[in-house]
Amino acid sequence: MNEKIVLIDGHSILNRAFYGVPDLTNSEGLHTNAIFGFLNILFKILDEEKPEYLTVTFDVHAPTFRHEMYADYKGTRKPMAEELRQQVPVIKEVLEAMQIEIVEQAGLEADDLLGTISRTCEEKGMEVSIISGDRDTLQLATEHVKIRIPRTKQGRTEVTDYYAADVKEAYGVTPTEFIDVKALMGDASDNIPGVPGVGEKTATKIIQEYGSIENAYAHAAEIKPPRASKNLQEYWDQACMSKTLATIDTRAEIGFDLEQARFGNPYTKEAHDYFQRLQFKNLLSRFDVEADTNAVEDHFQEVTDTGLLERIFEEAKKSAAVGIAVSEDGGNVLPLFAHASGYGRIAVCYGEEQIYSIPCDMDMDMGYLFGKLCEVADAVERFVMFDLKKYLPELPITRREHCFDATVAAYLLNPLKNDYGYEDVAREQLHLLINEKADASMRACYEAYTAYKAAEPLTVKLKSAGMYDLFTEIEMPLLFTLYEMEQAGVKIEGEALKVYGDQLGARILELEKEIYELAGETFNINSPKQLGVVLFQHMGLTGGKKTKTGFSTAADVLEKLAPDYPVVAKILEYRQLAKLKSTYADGLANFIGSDGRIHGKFHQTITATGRLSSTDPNLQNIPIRMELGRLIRKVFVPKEGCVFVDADYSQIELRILAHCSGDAQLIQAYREAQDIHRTTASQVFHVPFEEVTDLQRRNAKAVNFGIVYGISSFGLSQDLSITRKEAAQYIENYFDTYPGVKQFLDEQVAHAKKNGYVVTLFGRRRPVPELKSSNFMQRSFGERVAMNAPIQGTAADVIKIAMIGVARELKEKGLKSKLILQVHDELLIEAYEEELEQVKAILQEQMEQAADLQVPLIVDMHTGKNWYEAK
DNA sequence: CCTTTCACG
DNA sequence: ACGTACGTGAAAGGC
Repeated sequence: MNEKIVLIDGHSILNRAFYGVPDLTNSEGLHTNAIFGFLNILFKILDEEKPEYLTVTFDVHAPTFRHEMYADYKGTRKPMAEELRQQVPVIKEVLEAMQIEIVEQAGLEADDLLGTISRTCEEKGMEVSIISGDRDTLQLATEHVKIRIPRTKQGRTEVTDYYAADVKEAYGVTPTEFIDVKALMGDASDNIPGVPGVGEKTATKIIQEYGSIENAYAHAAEIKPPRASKNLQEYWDQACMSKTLATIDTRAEIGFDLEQARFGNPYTKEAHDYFQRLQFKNLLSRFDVEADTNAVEDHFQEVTDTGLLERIFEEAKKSAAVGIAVSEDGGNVLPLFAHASGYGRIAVCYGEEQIYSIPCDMDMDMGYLFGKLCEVADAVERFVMFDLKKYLPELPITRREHCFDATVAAYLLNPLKNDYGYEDVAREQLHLLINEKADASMRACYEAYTAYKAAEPLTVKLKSAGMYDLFTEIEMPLLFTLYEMEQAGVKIEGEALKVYGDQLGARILELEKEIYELAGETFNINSPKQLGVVLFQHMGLTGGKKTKTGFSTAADVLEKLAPDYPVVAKILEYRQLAKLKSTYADGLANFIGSDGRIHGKFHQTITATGRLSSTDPNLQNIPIRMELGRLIRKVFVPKEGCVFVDADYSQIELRILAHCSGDAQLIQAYREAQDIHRTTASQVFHVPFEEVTDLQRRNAKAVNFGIVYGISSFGLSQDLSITRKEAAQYIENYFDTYPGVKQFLDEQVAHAKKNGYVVTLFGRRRPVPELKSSNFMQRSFGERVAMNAPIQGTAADVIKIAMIGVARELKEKGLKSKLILQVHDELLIEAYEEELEQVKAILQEQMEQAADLQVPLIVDMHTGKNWYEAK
């Protein structure tokens, strides 16, 4: 294997990282997101490539960035954002600390440095990888020079690789011809004029045909679009100049010493210090060197003495606040003492110097320790834990109002994160970095300490964000309601589910045979890749669409083909049945517990908008739209002596929109209990109410949905299979009809742009960082999010309030009936037959009174002996 | 581990 | 010109 060098286009990658990674700041207030993103890409590349040599190039004194992402308008150059500018010298220092060679040379652009180094190395017989966000570098690709372009997609970094052949495949031209294409089309962000009237399409076509601008010029007379032909001749000088500008210099005079670039050990003490200062916790784990210890560790104490333990619990009870952690790792505890729960240790903290880790043993088993914790919980003012719901089975706490779940609090403060572990909270609220080397005992202490210590700053921040009431009055009480729902579970007719699955299986086998017959070959129908090849290559079907990796075989594509090709119709049916069997019939069966019930989990800290989510299994996406799928609901049954009562809000999101926007028309329509879609159709299509056709009503319904999603003409046109123009007209008519709605939606976007977040009726915040993006697509997404989140989020708030109310009323009235499921706008209760009327009254009352809106909240309710009947 | 597809509100 | 509707989770295939 040849030796390998990795060349990194420093500014370009830093730039990508800056816009791809959400804003990060260390405790000194230094922005670190670009550095963090850069290092992540660097490590990813290093892990993949394991090169012998590594060099990072920078432009010297780059006054501006010229990357296309910066050029909002043609020909303009934005100065570098201050938040980015301040990170440039830091990344250089970090790289230096990591003993990584940096090359910069006055008067030379990074491209020329990359080009020259890569040419030099290739000529020495080396393999070269160039990491750049700038597609201009594609011209450098050869058989031995690979251009790697990272894209940051939803926090993940993906790298696309281009050897010369890949450039040809992606752009239809060779890397060398790529220069000529650019010379013709120009590049506004690089101040390359190109030839007027020649865009990417035309330029590529010309170069594909003639290979170079020179040859094209020689055959100018025969060039296809007359405009291009004329302009190429008229602007020939400009084209030549453009080509010079577009050509990366691979023979620049630079002082490059390969040995200087040899890649050694980047994990130096100096680098470690930088990473610590920048608070890159995850990256720190790459260092073997000893981390500095936090002073607080001096007060960590492992407790094995029963007498001391008693004193600790007594003191804890007298404290205002305690932080608790529960851990699975009990250290050396003999399996004999292990608790059925799987936990082996707790930690308790009730002061700066009172931090105790307690492994269970013979005298202090987990049952005993949990019992003591409960006493503490009921005695103190504030009982703080992370992920409290998880531990409630072992902690039957009675004074719930004293509980504080730091995970939930951290979620409210930023619902966009993926997790809310104590390490993150310690870093963000306490500026405390957890020692990577800490053992189970110390980690438990850290967690308990963080819980104890972070409750205050979390409270302060919740209050100043106007979310403290949301936290104490909705989220914390809901936590217990969700726990009770999980405990209750839902009964499943296991036998019936199996029969259903077997029937699906039989039909799937038939379809499989028929499909193979029609296709003339056997293949894995479940593989979109294989399916695409069979349909669109072997069978030669036309009308297929693209995805990144091949042919799209999504339902909407196949549905268009189904009328013409029997095999496609069969594939669609196969897909539907395979989904039902794998995900629902077989999938659900795996979750039936020994009590014959499924105890799915409800998650409170997942969604960006405040909705719940459901896993293990997901009980919020049980089929209903198609009859065959809907039949699954027959296996969801109430226990002996019970019936199901299912209640769902009628159009809760549109009603919330009516209330929040204050639109007079919409409010009136709901107060008069009008058919809202018909009313909308009548107004939008300018027809009398009575004459609205079914199609018009359907279309109006789509418009109403679109409004809630943050409408765009493109999205609506897609949904209704109409032109964008028509969709835009519908939207315009809609906004003419409901001007208050238009104003409200505009206000949400404006608020989000100004403040960085939007707010629900109950104060819940949804940050919208996408609005700051210089990328059009991301910004548009941000606008839709800003319009949707207050509505979806308020609906989530409302049903949460209703859930708490329903659970409370059931309990207060001494009823045995239980709330068992929530599906966003729907609640399901397993009701004892003798309690049925009371249950219905409670559901109706609590759901409809959950929020006091300018329009009525209407609840539709059904009962049945299974979920199918109750909907 | 990521992508595609598809189930729900 | 850009290429999407908002919010989720699970299964399967394939790198």
